[in-house]
Amino acid sequence: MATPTAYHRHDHRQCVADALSTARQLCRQRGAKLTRIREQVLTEVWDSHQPLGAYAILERLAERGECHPAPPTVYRALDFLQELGLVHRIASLNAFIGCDDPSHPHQGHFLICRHCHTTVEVNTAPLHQAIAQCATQHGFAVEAECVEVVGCCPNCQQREAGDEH
Amino acid sequence: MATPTAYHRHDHRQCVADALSTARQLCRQRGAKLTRIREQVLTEVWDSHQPLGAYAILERLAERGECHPAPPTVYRALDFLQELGLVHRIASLNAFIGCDDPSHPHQGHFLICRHCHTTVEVNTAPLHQAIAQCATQHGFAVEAECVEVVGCCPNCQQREAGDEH
DNA sequence: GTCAACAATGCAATATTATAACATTTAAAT
DNA sequence: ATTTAAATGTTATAATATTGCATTGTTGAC
Repeated sequence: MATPTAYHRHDHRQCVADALSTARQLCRQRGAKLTRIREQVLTEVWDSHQPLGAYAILERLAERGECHPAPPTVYRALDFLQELGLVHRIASLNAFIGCDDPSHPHQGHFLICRHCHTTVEVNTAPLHQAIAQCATQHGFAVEAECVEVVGCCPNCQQREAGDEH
Repeated sequence: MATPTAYHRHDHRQCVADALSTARQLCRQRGAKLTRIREQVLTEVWDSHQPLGAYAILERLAERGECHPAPPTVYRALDFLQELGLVHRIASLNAFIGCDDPSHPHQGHFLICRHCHTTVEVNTAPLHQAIAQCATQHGFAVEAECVEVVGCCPNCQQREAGDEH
């Protein structure tokens, strides 16, 4: 029984709306302020549903005409959202993506499609355990995990298979 | 029985020399040319024994006075070395580090100390398996793995423990 | 050996990503 | 209302990486 992911068709507007609603709730709980610009940045991130660079966010905001922020404004909003776990930064892409489940702070592990850039956050216990075990063996105290697996998503595999004939 | 790693004292000159000799051999095998600049870049990377940014490499080369390369020269050398598996790029640091074992091409997994920046390449089967399993579950075909664990190395943990009194 | 072809490097300019420093505005608390 | 702290605006710049083209060096065919 598969859980729906970014690979599946879904009502994306609803998906963005849900993310925003979750974010508002989380900010209320934590006494953090989800200001206009922060909300707008989070919206762009979710709207793309793909890793989005800071300058891409900036451009999209400008295109919507609602604000014309300078880079520091966007980066500050992203910092805020990251601290709350609402977005993750993907180091290998210099990009940001919304987090499905910000309820408990965590580092995301990602499957990134080289072709369509669709990126899925996974959080499997065996992976955590394997990292923990490896760290322990080296006497290393883990503070943050960055796991970014690049490859080909199911949809693109199918597309490629279809192309060969 | 612990394998010696970057955490342990070792004869670093020998360590660099070994890396160079391995590189020469690998290039001979593959019919690739380890030119002067490529060898110099590889030497700097190994000499630091820590992740080193492209511009840091550039500066060090200039300091030695043997050449004053522009950025593209360094990046091209790094590209070459990466393709042969002689160095790995660490995305979360925008930096490069020598590979212990370039004999078979692979992606490194790293334990990166936040304090002293000592970085150890690990390559444990369970970690690979966990990633493979997770990818399979999502129908995702893995092409490259980027695993960068940030934390505190044994030496720095000891140092910190000593500081508390 | 000479020449053609290709690989590697030099070099200048510029793109992309990210931050520093300081001014201004907004919101909150007293 | 006034003070304070937080957030944002603004300008400049740092840090990382690439493009495009000229030049040099190496290799192999003849």
